[in-house]
Amino acid sequence: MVLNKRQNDLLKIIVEDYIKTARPVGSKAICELLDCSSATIRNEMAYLEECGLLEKTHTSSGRIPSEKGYRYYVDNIMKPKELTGEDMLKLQTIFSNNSLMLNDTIIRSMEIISELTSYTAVVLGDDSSLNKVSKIEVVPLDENKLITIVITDKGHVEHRNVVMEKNVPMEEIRKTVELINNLIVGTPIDEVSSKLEFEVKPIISQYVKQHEVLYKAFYNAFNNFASDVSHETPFKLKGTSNFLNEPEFSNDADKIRKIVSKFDDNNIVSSIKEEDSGINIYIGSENSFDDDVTVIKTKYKVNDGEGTIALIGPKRMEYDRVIALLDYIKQNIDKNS
Amino acid sequence: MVLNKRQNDLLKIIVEDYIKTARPVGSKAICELLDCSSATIRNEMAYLEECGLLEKTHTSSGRIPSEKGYRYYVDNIMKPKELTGEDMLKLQTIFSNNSLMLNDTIIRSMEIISELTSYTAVVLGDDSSLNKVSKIEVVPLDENKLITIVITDKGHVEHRNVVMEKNVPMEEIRKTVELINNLIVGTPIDEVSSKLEFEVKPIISQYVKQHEVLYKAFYNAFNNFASDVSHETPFKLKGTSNFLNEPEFSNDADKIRKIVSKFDDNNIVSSIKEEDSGINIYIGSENSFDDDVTVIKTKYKVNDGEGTIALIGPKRMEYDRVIALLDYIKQNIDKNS
DNA sequence: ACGTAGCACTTTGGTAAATGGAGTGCTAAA
DNA sequence: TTTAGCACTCCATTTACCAAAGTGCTACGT
Repeated sequence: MVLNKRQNDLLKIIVEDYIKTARPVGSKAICELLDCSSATIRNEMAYLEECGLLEKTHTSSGRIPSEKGYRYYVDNIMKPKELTGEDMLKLQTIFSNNSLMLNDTIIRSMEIISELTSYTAVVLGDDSSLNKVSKIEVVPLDENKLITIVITDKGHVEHRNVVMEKNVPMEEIRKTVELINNLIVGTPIDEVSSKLEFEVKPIISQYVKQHEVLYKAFYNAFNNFASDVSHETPFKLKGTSNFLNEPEFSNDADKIRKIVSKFDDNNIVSSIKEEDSGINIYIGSENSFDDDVTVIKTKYKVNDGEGTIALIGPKRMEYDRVIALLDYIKQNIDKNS
Repeated sequence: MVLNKRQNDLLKIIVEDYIKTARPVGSKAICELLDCSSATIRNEMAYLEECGLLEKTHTSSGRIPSEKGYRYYVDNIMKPKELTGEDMLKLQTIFSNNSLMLNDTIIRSMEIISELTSYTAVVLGDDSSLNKVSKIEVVPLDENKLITIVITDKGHVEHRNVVMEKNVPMEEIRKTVELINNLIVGTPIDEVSSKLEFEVKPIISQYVKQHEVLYKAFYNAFNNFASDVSHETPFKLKGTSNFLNEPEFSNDADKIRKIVSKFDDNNIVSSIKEEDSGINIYIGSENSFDDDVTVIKTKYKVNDGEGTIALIGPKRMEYDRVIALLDYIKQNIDKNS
């Protein structure tokens, strides 16, 4: 499929106009821009429709871009936009605030982007289930309560409160922790609970008097690390509602419900999986979140792990601006890590 | 305002019917139930409307309860319902699962309630800014990265990754931590950063060589505890979308938007503040969340802190059932803590 | 004094018809 | 290859209309 210059220009005009107004674009409005008559435009439009790049909402309506049309626009027509001074300024104040941890900086800056664009921002933390245990700490709180803290090699920290059925002398606890530390360090976090069961349990029961109650306490604590999904891949959502102001949703209660439900589910995590390290754009059915939206996302790496940031918006997203914004954040993350 | 028996019965019937059907209740449907003619019912209805307990949606519609009507119903008419076997069974399986931490049990059981009722569940953790520091741990990750972990007297754990600009010998770090521990333990968490500035800084700079870089690292870490709202009062939301299926919202895109926006804001935390320890019901304008909803909430206390659980639903909430459900959870929390 | 039958009146909600406007496709001419 | 012109299509909005549901009020009976 090859487009000549005029067809290219026409597609650009239609996509950008539709992105701006959310209304089907008619031939008349375009004549002046391309310096020819509406009939000519109509002919070209018909051709673009034949190519699958445009669609009509009904037989005599103006044209709107098809999914393929957006894709063509993004791949071949659009040029990433320069960030406006205003946008940049807002983000700059976040990144230049040294008292924020990088992680918080990322979350905060995605919040800003969400406000700026009125799309929904998603920040997916790293998947700690692949991390390996690097240290276990135990802090006694009072007679029969402990806090167990697990630190992984990538700096991920998990903790659990443990209530023991009986009081156990500190010395016993210390010994147990030492044993566990020796055996568990280096184990991927999602294998810990089975390793506890089959390797640690036999040994503890040999060396420790109150092994029953202690083992149970630790087992419960660790068992949780694996099963608690929300801790495995922490994520932040911001701006769920901005979204709903987009005209294509604003009057359609069913669509709103459908999309809000999807945000409500924790499946976002799985539908926003990261891929290669560039900025990836998934338009409509290309993403596994919802056919009516575009997901644009990118991976980032920081000293202590990696993650994904994403924006979810309507298919008629301001692609050029969003790419510039994400790119800016990505660069700043790299610089700061 | 005093109601005779028939008026009382009538209000009960109207409220419960409206809760069930979401449709204005007409006089004819009631005659059989109260064994009198529709005209009589209409007279009584007019009286209840005069009292402010009922409303009409238009001049010739049936009646719906007013806010005051719901309030009267809840205070004077409704009897808390027995839990059905089915509801109880579902919750029982959560509470009898010993491998879950109590905290997770609470969250899980509120999720169940959300599914059962199709209202939105909120779990507010305890406000750790009032906790006092009970211990500070530091785990070195590699040459210039540390993890600082702060444990409070109520078992709350916070942690931050710290990147130091230069490498600092372990011995220096150890000494610093010891000093900080001595000075900070017992300090409320939201006062830590000022105490660091004015009491700890002078002392560190005396005893520790690389005090500049170390102080900065710790200061940044602690400064965050106070400023990061989401960590201060952690909360979980479940079932935002269930809500939207209620008939009074289902066709009103504006209302949906309005309420979803409120869930999106973190203001929920402030609008769901706990009060006394019973089960509190806030109907419509009585709550600070939204005039179109009822918020029903209760405080719970557990070994390592306290929190609030709440349900947000339409004003025509199944009050009797919801109260029974919350009460059941509350009792189980008390039993298990 | 209370209850009720009857009736006129109001509002809603749904369906049908009428109308204007925006936009297309096609044809024929430049 | 472009364009003017025209017939046609579909949408959106307005208007009209009707049945259903329900009310308030009046007048009558006990």
